[in-house]
Amino acid sequence: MKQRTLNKISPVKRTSTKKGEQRVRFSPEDRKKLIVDEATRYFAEVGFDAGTRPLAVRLGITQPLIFRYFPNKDDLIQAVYNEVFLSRWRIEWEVLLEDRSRPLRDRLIEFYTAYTDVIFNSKWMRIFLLAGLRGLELNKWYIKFAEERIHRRVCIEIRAEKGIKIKGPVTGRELELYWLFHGGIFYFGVRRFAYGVPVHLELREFIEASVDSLLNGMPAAARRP
Amino acid sequence: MKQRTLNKISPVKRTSTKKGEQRVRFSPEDRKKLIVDEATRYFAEVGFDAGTRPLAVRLGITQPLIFRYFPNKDDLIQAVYNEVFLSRWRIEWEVLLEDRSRPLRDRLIEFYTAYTDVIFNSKWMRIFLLAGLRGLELNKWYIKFAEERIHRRVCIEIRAEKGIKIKGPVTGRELELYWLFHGGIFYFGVRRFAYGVPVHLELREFIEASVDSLLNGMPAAARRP
DNA sequence: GGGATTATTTATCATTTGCTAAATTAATTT
DNA sequence: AAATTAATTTAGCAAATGATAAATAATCCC
Repeated sequence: MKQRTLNKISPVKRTSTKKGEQRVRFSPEDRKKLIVDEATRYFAEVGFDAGTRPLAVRLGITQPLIFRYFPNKDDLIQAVYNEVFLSRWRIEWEVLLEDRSRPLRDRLIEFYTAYTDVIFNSKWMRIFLLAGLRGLELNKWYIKFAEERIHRRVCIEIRAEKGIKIKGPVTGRELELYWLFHGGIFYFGVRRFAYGVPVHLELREFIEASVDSLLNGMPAAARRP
Repeated sequence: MKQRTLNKISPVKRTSTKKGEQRVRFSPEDRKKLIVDEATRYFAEVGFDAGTRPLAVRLGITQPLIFRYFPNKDDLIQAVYNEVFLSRWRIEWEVLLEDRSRPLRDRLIEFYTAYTDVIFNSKWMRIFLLAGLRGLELNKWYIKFAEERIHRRVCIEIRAEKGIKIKGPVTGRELELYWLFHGGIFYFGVRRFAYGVPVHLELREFIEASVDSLLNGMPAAARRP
């Protein structure tokens, strides 16, 4: 693969080539990447129903060029999903969460620091919420993914560290109590980055306090029938 | 105000009046209400960018009639917001939350049972999320409203019941720890009613377990610097 | 019952939408 | 330097959009 670097940055923002200006041409891979990147920002800001013409203006190209690289708008949106969601999950995180040589508190703080570093930005947050409202399977998939990779894992770690003697698979009660915590963390990001509402703690402080609250509160609540 | 009851239910769903069918006429108030009600359901399902023509079909009327009652589409959307958000808050809830003759646990369970009864349905949830993504001030307003009416109030009640000796106004740390809980409850509704993902507990059980988790976990976590 | 009122429809317009085909021109090859 | 390739633009279409004006017909009132 040639993978030419994006050295030729479009020198002038323009809709149409004006006389005397030299038109810049990119390789298909580069151009495709430029389009997806800008589309991600653009759709995150104004929603997927926004037109392709303003997007072309932001790219400094004409609108039909977009359809040269994406046969239709839905394909472009799909490319945006891939860009935002896929290949952001780190398998090391699963190892980290199960590393019993360290206190669970430390592990959780480190994990959520890294995890929120990926998803706590307006681009990710808004694309996620927009996708969910489009009735996409993607969000269902993502929620189930989190449940398998994070929630069940941590629930077992909590049992281990707190010496809870429930046997068998993780209960619905445990899962939902962990969701209460995880959803609470997530909603912090929604308020801050999707809605732009001021919050009252720095992220780091918030994560630490939340983890403490979880580890103090959940075990007893999980034990009851 | 005449407030005629909506006794004449449109007998036939149709786009245009067919020969031999008797056209049904409503009073302006009734028709307006019919339109807002259906628009709420419709927009909740497909988003605010959906066209007015399919809405008219669902109403069994022609599209221009919508614009007889709402000068433009934005006004219709505004009417939907009013229908969904305004006048759903019960002042009794604020009294309930402060009634120290009852255990805080009972009060919180009763409050969240009543509160979620209002907001845990796909109509409310999806309109709320859609509105937020449109950059509306409404969501910021709503979040601040919840903070004033619910969070600060409960934080003080927790201090009282748990004998926490922090003086002065509610701290950012306390507020955010309560947000962790409240946001977690809220996200339960998002998963269930906005995304339609299966959850692992009945609502009642979930609320009870969550309140227990909050009351066990938050006080200690709130005390640290 | 007949005329006045007005809820509703018919017909239509100006934009905007996603998308296509053909013309252009920058880059690559010979 | 000429010929070829292909990235990009120009021009435009068909459908859908929000909105308006005039025609129709159901209801109200005397």
